[in-house]
Amino acid sequence: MIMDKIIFDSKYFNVKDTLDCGQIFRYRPYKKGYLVFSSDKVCYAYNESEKAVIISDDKKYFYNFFDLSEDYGEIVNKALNCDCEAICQSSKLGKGIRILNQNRVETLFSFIVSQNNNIPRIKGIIEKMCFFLGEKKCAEIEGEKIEYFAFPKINELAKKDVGFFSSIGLGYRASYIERLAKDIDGGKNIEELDLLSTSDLKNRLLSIYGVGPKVADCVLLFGFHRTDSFPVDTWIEKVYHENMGGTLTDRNKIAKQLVCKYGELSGYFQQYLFYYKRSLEANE
DNA sequence: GACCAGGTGAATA
DNA sequence: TATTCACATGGT
Repeated sequence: MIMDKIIFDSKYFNVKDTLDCGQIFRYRPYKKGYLVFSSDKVCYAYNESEKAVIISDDKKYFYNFFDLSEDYGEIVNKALNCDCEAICQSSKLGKGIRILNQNRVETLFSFIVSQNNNIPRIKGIIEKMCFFLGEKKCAEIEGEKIEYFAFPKINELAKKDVGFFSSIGLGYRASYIERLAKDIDGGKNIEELDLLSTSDLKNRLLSIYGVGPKVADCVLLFGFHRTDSFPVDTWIEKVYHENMGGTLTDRNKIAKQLVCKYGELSGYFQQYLFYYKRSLEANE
């Protein structure tokens, strides 16, 4: 196994902030940074002296995963010059955040798990799914052996019933997961949805049992990289009312209003705001 | 013990 | 169409 290293300027790439802003649930602290798991792959990522470093055996995959071809300096600039003070402030704090390009099927399962749930618990549940149903893998990073579990293949998920999913803590979401695993036929039909426009794609996602507007928006943004999506959860609702002077109460309408205003920048601004509001609360 | 967490489906008016 | 409620679980 050949390990490759990506070295990237850290001005607009902070590994910790990118991982901690709630778009991904499979990562853990390791040495100078983090081990990050996606699909059946792993990388070791950290920041050190003005650089971000990513070590993996699939350079191409993680180059795309961390969205390294995108110019985040330009995006942050647009946030700094935007009419909304909260977006401006939050982009200063979160300028190192990047929107990941994650595996679509994994993102779909993960965000169904996420509904009405908190991040530590979401992480735990997904970890159990991988531990019980995922393939055991091994990698060697800087001479050290790393053992981990891949995200389960759909046919492995499809073998399990609602009782199993309940037993790993999914609660009432167990039946959503059971049905999705049995319905999507290996997951290929999910990948193919990328051909659709954002609005058609959203409607297809909404037709899945257990997927509502918020989960659909997260899958659009984190799985399909549709940055003209603005997921509105409890945190965004809070920041919208408390820091942006928003007056709407219906989450769907809030999302529509913000996408209408910020277009292709919506997803980035949403991540800055989510991270900002959560860190404000943590420091109070 | 109430309230909350990256909400959704179903019933009701 | 818009509101309201139940839903599992674990943390504060």
